[in-house]
Amino acid sequence: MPERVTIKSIARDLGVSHMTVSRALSGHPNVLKETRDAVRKRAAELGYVKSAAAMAMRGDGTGIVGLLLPNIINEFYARFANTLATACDGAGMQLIIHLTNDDPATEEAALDRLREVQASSVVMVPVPGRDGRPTAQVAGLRTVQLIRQRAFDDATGAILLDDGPALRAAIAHLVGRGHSRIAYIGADAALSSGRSRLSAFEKGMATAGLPADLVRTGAPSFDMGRACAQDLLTGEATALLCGGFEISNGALSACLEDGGRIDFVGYGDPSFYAWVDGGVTTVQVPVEALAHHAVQMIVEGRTTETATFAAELVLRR
Amino acid sequence: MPERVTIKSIARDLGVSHMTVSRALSGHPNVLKETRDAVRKRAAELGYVKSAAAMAMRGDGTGIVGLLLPNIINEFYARFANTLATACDGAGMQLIIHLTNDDPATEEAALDRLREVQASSVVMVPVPGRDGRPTAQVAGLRTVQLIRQRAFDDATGAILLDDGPALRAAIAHLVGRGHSRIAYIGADAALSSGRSRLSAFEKGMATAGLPADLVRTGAPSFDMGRACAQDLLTGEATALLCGGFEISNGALSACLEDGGRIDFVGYGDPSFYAWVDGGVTTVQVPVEALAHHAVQMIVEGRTTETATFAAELVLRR
DNA sequence: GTGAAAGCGCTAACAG
DNA sequence: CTGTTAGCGCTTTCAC
Repeated sequence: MPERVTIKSIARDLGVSHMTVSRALSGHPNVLKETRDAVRKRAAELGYVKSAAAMAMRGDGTGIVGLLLPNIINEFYARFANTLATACDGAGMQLIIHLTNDDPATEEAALDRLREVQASSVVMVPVPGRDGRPTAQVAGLRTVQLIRQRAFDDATGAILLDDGPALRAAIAHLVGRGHSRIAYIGADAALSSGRSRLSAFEKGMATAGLPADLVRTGAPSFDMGRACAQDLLTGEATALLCGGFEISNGALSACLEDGGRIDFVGYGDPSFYAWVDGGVTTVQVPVEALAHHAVQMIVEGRTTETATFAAELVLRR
Repeated sequence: MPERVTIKSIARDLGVSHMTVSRALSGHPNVLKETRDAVRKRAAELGYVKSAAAMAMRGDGTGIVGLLLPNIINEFYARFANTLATACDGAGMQLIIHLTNDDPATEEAALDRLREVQASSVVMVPVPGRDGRPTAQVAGLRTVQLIRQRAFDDATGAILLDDGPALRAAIAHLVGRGHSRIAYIGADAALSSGRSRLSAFEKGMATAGLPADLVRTGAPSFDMGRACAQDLLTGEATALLCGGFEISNGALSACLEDGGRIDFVGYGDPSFYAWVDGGVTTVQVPVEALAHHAVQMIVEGRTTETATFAAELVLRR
């Protein structure tokens, strides 16, 4: 295999010292213009790229951003990653993606790998059920928590959702359409987001003078949402509100197969919600805004702040 | 900030040489069990992780896999990335994702960045229109081309689709349903995949004794598919066949808004195709199989082979 | 304007 | 069983 092209190999090739090459390439003033041009020309010919490893070892930062997501198939996560990746490219950074599948051990391993490569920052959707665990693995990693927030993890930044108003608006919408038996499927209390959304649902129902008794919670996933919806469809519920991205897709699949007989309000807004069944009413989350804010926090080093974005009910059909 | 934990700092802390620490941590036999345990204990307490930069500089390989995709929102790409990321984690590698948006300059920049970090391998969906360009940027990068293949780039591996039979089956299916005015939207000739799919369409139509005159090609994108479909919907076409993932989604959105009056066969099989409009007939691609094969090629170093996977027509509704 | 030395973290190759 | 040296590619510091 052809020897790696380094400043030294270029220097040898040109009969100068490797320092001259270094200076020429980094635009240092103290280099004869002739020399500089010759060096640059040769470097381009040889396809020289500076070793990121060497730079990292010198402590110059890696420009690597880590992204930990449960998965990347759900369109919310995909859109977030898409925007983040594009913005990172624009800012001269690279994105390493790890999928946690909401599994604690996987998350821990991923964080370790990111520490190995000295990632400058990490954006992560924390997995459920690790509240209170000392964030040993996070030591030395500037992290931003996305959507969910771990308790007792206040040294890290967070980008959260204010979806209470939208969820309550969803209930008001369903009540306005004559429903009184409104069901809810959401994440369980292991997740900060699960707790707050459930509480919003309960408040909304109380305001409407309705009982919040048709509730299903658990670890949020497509299958969980689908199973709970199938279960609810056999009962007395006439409307269904979802409190999670994956749950919403799973529940919707069940409702569509059921023939759309139940009034459905989803969570998140994958593009096909606009086309399906004449349009699905849903709690829309400003994904791109979240992602852009994440990039800002990263490049400006403000990774200890907490930002909150409002979700919005989108009526369709 | 707290000093970085290195084998040297641990060595100082324990009053031994850094080599003893190195050996203890890497399980070298020649270390007193006592010493080894003490070192490992201290390293764990301190949260030591070995510097990937140092390893890379020694030439031990980075375990970094690059993935270049047009975007990651389209479910085909998302599923591919999801499977690849999971498999990489399992194989102790990390995935760096770059989105090219099908733009040549972006692709070139991404490849340079991956060379900087000395990525062990790169899986890429080549951007259109760079045939024949010397692959200077690819020098020293073991790459696998996905779905599309660049001409004159035969030193790299490839994972391709054999979708001709499925496309011809789609035509037979539509003909069987009484259609004679069948339209096609696909990528233009700047893409190997565009050329082969169009040719499959033409062959299929010829076999059926029908003219292949309702054809639209161009740079494949959601908007392109949507615009072409809207255009075709105003004409005499009674059925529409798509030859691209993004195109298919765009065209489908137009057809759904049109009320589903045209017979539609999509390309790729995002999960919602099963729910929409009673189920969308489509050319299904074995994404997971492609991704697993990519991982195999990478870990086994067989990055110059070409593999082909068959697409399959899935009838729905 | 150019060069030589040192050091970032790690391990292979030699001493002991 | 343990320690010392050298070198991976790069820039900063100090000569010349």
